[in-house]
Amino acid sequence: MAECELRSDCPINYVSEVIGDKWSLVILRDMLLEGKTRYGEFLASEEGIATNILASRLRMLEDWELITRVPDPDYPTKHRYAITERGLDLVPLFVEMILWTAKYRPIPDERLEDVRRARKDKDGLIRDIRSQFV
Amino acid sequence: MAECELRSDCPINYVSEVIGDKWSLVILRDMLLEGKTRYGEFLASEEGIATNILASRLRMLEDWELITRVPDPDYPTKHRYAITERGLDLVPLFVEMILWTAKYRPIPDERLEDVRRARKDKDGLIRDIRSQFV
DNA sequence: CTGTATCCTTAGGGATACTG
DNA sequence: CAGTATCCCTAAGGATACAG
Repeated sequence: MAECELRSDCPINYVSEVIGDKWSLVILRDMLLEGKTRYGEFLASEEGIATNILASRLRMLEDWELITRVPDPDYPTKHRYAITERGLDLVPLFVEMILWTAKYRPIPDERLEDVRRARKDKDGLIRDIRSQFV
Repeated sequence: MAECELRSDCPINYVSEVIGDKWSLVILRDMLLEGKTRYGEFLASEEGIATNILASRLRMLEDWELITRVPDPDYPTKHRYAITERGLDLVPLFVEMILWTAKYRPIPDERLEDVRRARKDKDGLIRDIRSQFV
């Protein structure tokens, strides 16, 4: 794993170094919340990531063992990206992010149900999201 | 507030745009977890932020209304930085970050008690951290 | 469709000197 | 002490073309 030259041993700093950039979070969101698994799907996200950046970030996320490349069940010559256990453990973080934003900004319709659920039954929501990947 | 040209309305993307960089999280950690309030204190953190970057990030965090400049209680000509309510609402996120890291890496002694507490009584820990700033 | 490669511009950021 | 200002370099990243 990419464990090279961290700025410090602080756990917050660690998170910052692993997902503290302007694209990793968006890619992970696509996987965890949108169920995306393929390069083209990530590329199509409305934030508009460039192809070279996407490739670079996918490799970084793989290095950090948050995602992994798996053979494509449909096309034997191709592959897809899958979330790892380590990546799945970020779900509570994502839920808190959604709740934080929801407190201060209007939330798009696709996420409204998540917000409602998170407020009522946070652990249940986390479990449900996780369960989609087992 | 800095609400300019977001890449999308997605709540995850919003968090990414607000604190998704390599320094904001570290500065907020210094305030929330270390109780730092002054420029020189942030500058002294072991991650070694440069003076120009620190000044720039403090201004950004102010723009996002996560922190605010307040008159220094000790020296009337000077000031300090204080966390806002909006910033305080990030505490649950910080707790999840610590828990996530703790699952995969050794945690420095200063944070061990936080991890223990978070596992046992997450809401209590969040309340305790918040209560230091009222 | 899944990427690489290249070009080019801007932003990030380290080092250091300087100011009120 | 609390920043600004400057210099300079590297990394980030957008655009686009190309390849398997």
